[in-house]
Amino acid sequence: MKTLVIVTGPTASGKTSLAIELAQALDTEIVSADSRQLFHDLPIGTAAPTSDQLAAVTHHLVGTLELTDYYSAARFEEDALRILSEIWLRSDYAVMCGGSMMYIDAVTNGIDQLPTISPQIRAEVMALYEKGGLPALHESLRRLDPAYLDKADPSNHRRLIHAIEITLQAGVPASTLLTGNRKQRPFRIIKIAVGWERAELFDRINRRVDAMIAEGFEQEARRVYPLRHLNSLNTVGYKELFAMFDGTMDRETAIARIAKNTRVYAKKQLLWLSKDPDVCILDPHKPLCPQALRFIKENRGAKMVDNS
RNA sequence: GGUUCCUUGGCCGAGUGGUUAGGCGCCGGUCUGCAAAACCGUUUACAGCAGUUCGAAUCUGCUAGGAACCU
Repeated sequence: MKTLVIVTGPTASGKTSLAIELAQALDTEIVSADSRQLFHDLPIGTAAPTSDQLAAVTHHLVGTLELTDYYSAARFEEDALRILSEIWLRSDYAVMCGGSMMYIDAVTNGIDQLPTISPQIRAEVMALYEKGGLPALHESLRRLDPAYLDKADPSNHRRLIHAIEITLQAGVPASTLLTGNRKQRPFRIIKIAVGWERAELFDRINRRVDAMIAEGFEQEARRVYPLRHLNSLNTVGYKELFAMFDGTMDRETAIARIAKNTRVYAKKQLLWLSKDPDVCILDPHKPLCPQALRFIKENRGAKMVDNS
């Protein structure tokens, strides 16, 4: 049976280099599971693998998209599974590396098949929301898919909008398509994360933000500034620098807020991890790769440690 | 020494007698198609003391700390 080794965890925890070591040790390739490193033009702000790192091990799904491209967890599932099957033609292992938890969930558990929304429907529902706000969405769902409305977070316009879009596109209530069923994968999955204590991780984040600035993050953001309204740039770091370019935030504040928002992001990732009982946690103060290899060898799907 | 003014929760900041301001941060959480997204929940203060009042962050007095001006 083939094995998928997933190196995940919060931002700045050292996933990239660990994944490379593992891929080299297992003589295989890396599939990135990072919703922003997917786009090229953003290497600094997304802490993408460096050119040296990319040269050391074959990486997939890094820098392959234009900022204007649409992408989603479902597409990731499809792309990743396809690439994995190719990697497994020549190796028993494949390494996946990234912190986009929903993407990883899509690969490990699958995601329901939903129709792709046409631009017309998308625009139509958006117009409904812009005109009528949340109440209009509620009313629409009450008519189209009351079961969804029943379970939904009534304040989360994004999800409400999407349910309406799906219903209109599919012609059946979204709630009948959102089964939540988990797919059984025909391969072994081992998830690994580095178990930094929160204070240590925050310290690493703060230092990395400074390093990004030193590497030219501002210039990188300046280059894509004209495209700032794209979803691909609705991203920690870029948002704050755009505000600085707009003149609504001074430089010092912008940098401090990048660090702050990165910490918030890391906390959300930590939350996902803490709810996943199958993640193997590595001791950050010992060599990581040997620990990971041991987990893989022992076929451990187990958990341990919590940083609460 | 004298006169006037100021003092709100981790921070900012409303509130001049009678429900919890609010924002930010912190902390916690939701999650099956934009997820580094979107959303939700907590966090209950009025410098201290003594009064007035049915009731005070809001009125009075004193104390402490701070600011401006005067001699």
